[in-house]
Amino acid sequence: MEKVVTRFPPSPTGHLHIGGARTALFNWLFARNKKGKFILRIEDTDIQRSSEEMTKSILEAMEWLGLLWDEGPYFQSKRLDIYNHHIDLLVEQGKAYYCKCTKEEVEEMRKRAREKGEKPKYDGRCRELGLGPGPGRVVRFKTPLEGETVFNDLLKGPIAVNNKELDDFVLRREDGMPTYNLAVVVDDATMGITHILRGDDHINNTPKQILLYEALEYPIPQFGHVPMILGPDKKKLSKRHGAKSVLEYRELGYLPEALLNYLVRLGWSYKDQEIFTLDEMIEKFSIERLSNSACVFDPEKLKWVNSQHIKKKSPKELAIILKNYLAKDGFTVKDLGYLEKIVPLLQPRSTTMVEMAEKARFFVKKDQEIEYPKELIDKFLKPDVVTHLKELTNRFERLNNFDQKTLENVVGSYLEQKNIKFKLIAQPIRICITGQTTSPGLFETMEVLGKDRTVNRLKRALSFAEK
RNA sequence: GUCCCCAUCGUCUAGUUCGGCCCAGGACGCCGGCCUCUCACGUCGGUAACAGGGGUUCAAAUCCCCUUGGGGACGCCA
Repeated sequence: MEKVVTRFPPSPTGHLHIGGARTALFNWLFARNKKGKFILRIEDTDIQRSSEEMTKSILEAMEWLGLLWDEGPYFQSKRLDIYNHHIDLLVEQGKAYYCKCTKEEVEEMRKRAREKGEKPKYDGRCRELGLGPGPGRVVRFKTPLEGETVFNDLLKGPIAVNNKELDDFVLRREDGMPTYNLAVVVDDATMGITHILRGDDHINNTPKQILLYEALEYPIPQFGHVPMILGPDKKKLSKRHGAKSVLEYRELGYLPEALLNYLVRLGWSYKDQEIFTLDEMIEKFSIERLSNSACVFDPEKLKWVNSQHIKKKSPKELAIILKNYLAKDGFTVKDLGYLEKIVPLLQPRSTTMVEMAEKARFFVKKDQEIEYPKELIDKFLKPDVVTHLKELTNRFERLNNFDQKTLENVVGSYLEQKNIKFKLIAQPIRICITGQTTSPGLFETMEVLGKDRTVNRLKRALSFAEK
């Protein structure tokens, strides 16, 4: 069987956003699943709007996501000769022609067509004029006047479009640059793309492109049009909806595999499974299980998926990631081993890495940097409590083992001895060692902090209470 | 306006290929219980849908048609 070759062709006119990432993911997954090839191609024929900065941003996002390509990135702006060659060929063969109409004239045609209740189209007035090249002239494709163009969509089944619906679209612009439809076809054909998975807003382009494949006598690839992602108002997802770029999600503390997991489930399913590792996604992905209706992006579920992946990931890996997020907040931690001990306590409590970094602060702060708001001291460190905590601190100080079990025993026997409830001293201790009212379990927190920090912080907090 | 695509809980979806196992299952969210040193996690339970109308059939969420609704495309953007 023929080897599968897929591609992702972003245009560098903006950052890689959620929709694009999902399209890339589907193509990547399909290629990996079929042991095929995945190509990255930058569609920068619109020189006005394309920028190198966006190209860099897109590549960075792809790399961060782990959607690595086997070939490329190719740049359309570096392949102009190839496009021109194809366009000239079409003109020579009478399959395309030069058109002298101005943009204004074409606009007028469309306006009139619309007024007549027809589809706005170029009317083909230069079609048989036999014009040659010249300033201000474009090259248009001679779209068949009759018949229909049919293709079998991988998701939607047979789609037929009457050629009358199409007009003689532009292949080469006034400035000599090829248009999208020409460039994609030439690229996909010459790069040997076998399967094209893209948003279903491209369905209308497909017949035009098929006509070009036929005119150029290239084999036609398989097309699969995946439903679009909609905003909460069910309109096409856009910046207005707060549609964020992939890189923004990184800033917000999402794990790449979690983003990918959420995205793959948006329009694809595998029975009742919600959480997938990358390998599972590759193994289980199939075009047949893609859905064919548009879906709404749900940030709440993304959060949940992220929290699930945070729970799943090894503390060792998370420690490295956490270190970077802490650094962004100005906390430089050199001891990865310490972070690795902190992480397991924070995993069940963090939805994002940003959240984890926030919760990790009191662990990594120096003892003297812990702040104790007056209200907390007044509320929790009443004189009788202070007496208990002082005694407990003494007992802690004498310990050789500072593990959870030992601490539990020490505190347990103290409670029994004094006949008091744990509730009486739990929050006060927490305040002393963390400076806050919420934290992971007390004993595990103390163990991770270690004896020195725990005792120092207790003493320091108690000294504030006595003032 | 014209053409194209789509249609199961608020949202993501299973079920539709080969109609019966579905008075529709899972997940997010939300509500309540349990767990509990705080916050979470976890766990148990609840909430909520086959857009409407016609057919076909012994039997339809599943097949057909219509209506309605939603989305998309109509660029010398991609």
